[in-house]
Amino acid sequence: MVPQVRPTYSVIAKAAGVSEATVSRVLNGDDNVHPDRAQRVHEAVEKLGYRKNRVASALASGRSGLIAVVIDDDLSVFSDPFWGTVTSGVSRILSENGLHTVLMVSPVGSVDGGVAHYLKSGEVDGAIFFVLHNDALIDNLKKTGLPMVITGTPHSTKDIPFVDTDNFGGAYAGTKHLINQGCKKVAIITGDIGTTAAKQRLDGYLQAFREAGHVPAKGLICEGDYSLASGTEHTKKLLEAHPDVDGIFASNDLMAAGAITVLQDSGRLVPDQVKVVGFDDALIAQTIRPALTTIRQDVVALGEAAGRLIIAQLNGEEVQPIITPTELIIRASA
Amino acid sequence: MVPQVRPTYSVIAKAAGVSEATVSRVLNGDDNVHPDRAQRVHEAVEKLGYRKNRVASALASGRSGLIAVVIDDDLSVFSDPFWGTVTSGVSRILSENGLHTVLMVSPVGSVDGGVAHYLKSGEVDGAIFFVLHNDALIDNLKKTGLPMVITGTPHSTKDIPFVDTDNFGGAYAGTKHLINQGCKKVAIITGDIGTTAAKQRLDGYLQAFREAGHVPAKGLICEGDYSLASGTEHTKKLLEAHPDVDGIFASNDLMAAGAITVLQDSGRLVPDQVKVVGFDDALIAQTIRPALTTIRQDVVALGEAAGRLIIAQLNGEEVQPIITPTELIIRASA
DNA sequence: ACTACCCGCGAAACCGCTTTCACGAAGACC
DNA sequence: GGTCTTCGTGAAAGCGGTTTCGCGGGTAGT
Repeated sequence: MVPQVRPTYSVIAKAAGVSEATVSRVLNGDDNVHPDRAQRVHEAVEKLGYRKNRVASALASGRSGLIAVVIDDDLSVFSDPFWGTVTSGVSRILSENGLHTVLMVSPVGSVDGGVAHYLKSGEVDGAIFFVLHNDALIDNLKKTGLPMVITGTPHSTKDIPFVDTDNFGGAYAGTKHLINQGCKKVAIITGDIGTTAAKQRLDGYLQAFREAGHVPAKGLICEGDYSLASGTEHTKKLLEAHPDVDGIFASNDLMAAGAITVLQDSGRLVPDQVKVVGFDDALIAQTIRPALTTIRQDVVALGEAAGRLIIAQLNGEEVQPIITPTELIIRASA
Repeated sequence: MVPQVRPTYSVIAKAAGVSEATVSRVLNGDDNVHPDRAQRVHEAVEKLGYRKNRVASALASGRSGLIAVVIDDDLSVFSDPFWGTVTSGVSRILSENGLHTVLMVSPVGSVDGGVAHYLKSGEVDGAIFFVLHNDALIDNLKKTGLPMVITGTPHSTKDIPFVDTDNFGGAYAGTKHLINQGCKKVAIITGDIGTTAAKQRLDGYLQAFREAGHVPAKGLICEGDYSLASGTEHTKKLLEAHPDVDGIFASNDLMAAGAITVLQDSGRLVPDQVKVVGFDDALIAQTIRPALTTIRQDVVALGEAAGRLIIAQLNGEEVQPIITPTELIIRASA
């Protein structure tokens, strides 16, 4: 049984016959210590089951070993499994590197709000932002030198490192697939066009669309907002304006699901008459009938990339944005 | 502009003309301080934009202000939106109380593993467990006096505070609804019967079933495992053994979705010939056709309850388990 | 052999806050 | 008026690490 009270440097030092300073050096990987003594310290640590008190360590060194994951929103966003999965990835990478994830789910508010203060307080060594409504905060924080990573391409790049899915490439591949399957008239239902992801997916669609020699017809581009309702609504309008549409690329699976139900309600067969491709490979892609052909994002990888980018910054490395690849998953709908 | 270096007690004390001890007392709500001096301290704090260094505070007081949320699993679990939502609730309550959420998504492993050590290290003031495969760990931690809360009813209650949804009541209400709608032969597809939630839901079903004067027929109780596949599979078997089944209570929405697709594939009309009730009110309940009648859990409330239970323990209060209510959401499937 | 470095190491200051302890003043009691 | 409490307060000792500083001895250069 390990003793109740945890040993401190003082007892380790005594047991190893060295000074506390030396214990600290050994435990922090300073190699200017004679191997024999280092060995003795390691043995003492092992034997006494010593574990460093991270709080004391944080106070003395100014490094807390904590990375904040900030979701600038109230509860709603985090109920999206997407972010939970990203967080898993972040958390795994961080803990592999001896860091811990502090979760902050709350509206970030002003530059002077609680979250902002917390981030500035030096209690965390870095911050990863998920959903961001507040560019001013980032600018402000950047001045403090806090390592940061943004998930999703920021509007104003401003050399803050970010990670993102290959939205353009994914949308391009999805649209291309529709065209390859023989679709002549392919529409897109975009996400909330205020987001960069939605824009990039639209761009990917347009690229494939033009490459195929199609002319962008008015009304084939429907501005949705990622919600199921917007999927159904825009599909209805689309069918009125272009009854002969034969392919729909939806910027997420939820809207694709909405599209499919409307198509079916209108008596059209999916995929025989109209083919549908989604984006995300969410659960619903597998449960809906017909199962949805979609663009899979590697969400865990996205989180891991964010974690790695923070760690690289902590190590003083120069970092570049990371774009994670997507994959076309062919199911029944296209 | 607030100065670069953050002020410390020493400067606040000087500015207010009191000792650091008094500053500490004021800032920690010790009322044995003359109001005038307290006032002066508050003014100095305000004027200098002082914010307490939580790390130093943690070291001196032994309270870190951190609560661990432990998910004893690798990445898969957290991709379930359920846990993300619970976490949101936890996080909100904690931050309202000046605490922060440290997320640990990893297999907890042995009593001697990394997570266990971390929890024992005193770096967190409490722990909330989500998915738990390791009872031994809890027992072991209990000895350390660490405040803990388990989400979901533990198998061996052992007076560890827990929070849970009213599984029994929900299942009872769902089954009762089927019976009230005229179903004569109601089957259940249970969740993974190794979980207490699945057992409780089964018990709720049985209670309603018996109250209606029905006799438990062999084969009406199908042991699923919460997966979509188990929903489809068991429904197929069920239809073979009991082609005249007219109601299915599924222990979650995913299995209910599976059941509905199988029923439809078999040519049966839902809800006209067979009625289906799910559990959770997950997203899929709204997107599937017919929309699913289900038992809604207040997931955020569950998280909040967990947070409150931790805080109560921190305050030295005696705590009782909290069971959050469920609600029958009537849609089209029953 | 003599000064000039470098290396390994311990003493001690320090990180910023909390808390114990003791002391003086003021109020209570007889 | 003298003794006993109570109350408000500051000095100072931690909390458990990290880091600077300087010392002694060995190596190198001449």
